[in-house]
Amino acid sequence: MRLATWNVNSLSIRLPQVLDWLAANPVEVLVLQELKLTDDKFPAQAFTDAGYHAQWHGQKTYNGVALLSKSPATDVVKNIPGFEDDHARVIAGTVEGIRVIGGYFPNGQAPGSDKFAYKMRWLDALREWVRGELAAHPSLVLMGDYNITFDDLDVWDPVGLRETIHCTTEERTQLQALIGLGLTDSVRLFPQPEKNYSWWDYRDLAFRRNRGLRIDHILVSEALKARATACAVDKLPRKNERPSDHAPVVLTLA
DNA sequence: ATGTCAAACCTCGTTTGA
Repeated sequence: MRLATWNVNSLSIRLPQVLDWLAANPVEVLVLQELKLTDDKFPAQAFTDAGYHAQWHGQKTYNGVALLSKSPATDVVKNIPGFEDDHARVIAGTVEGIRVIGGYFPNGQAPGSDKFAYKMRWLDALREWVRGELAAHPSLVLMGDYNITFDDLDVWDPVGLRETIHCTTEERTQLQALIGLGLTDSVRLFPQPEKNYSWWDYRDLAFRRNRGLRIDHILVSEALKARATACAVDKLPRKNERPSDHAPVVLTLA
């Protein structure tokens, strides 16, 4: 089975591309980020017609996440339990025995900013919640737009971007703390192209020049790591007209 | 050196966030 994550940067704008992508890539699970729509505007019927069950957690203008699955999701959770948050950033559900957590991690704007402090608090809360989820669900995947690079391999200009947002030691320490729970970066389990990124700024012809970052990740528990047979970024949708700035990442399980 | 996109609204330009 295949599971995927994609930050669509407005589902209203990107719905046709998501439906086209699902038709070409009929993954069992797809989590979406940055829906940028309220719950009443979610295109549930379009996904039903495409053969997907949907769970969603949206808000006006910003953020918003969804969980699409061929089999229905159970035990659905929206946002991090016990963590007060104005933003719709997390959706979780159990699909075919796998605990699926989709997240749109805070951007953080700049080190030292209020938004950076919020990012750190949010990551603390996420980690403690995921720790419990892992204990309850050995087969678990945590995927989405993390807005954090693991290391310089994930950065097109590691010198120029040293200690800037997405690349700071503080953020990377948080990411390693998630790994420390017993999770593994699926992409790095398999050989990858050089300069393998998942996001490219809309400006400066960044995609054409491959000036990107790998900030969209699929982390798997030990039980799922044992089942993983492939994981890759699908750059094709980034070549669409009016693309999202992010490309999907797809994990294949035996 | 510069080069974008999407949404909201005191709405057809400007601001905010990414």
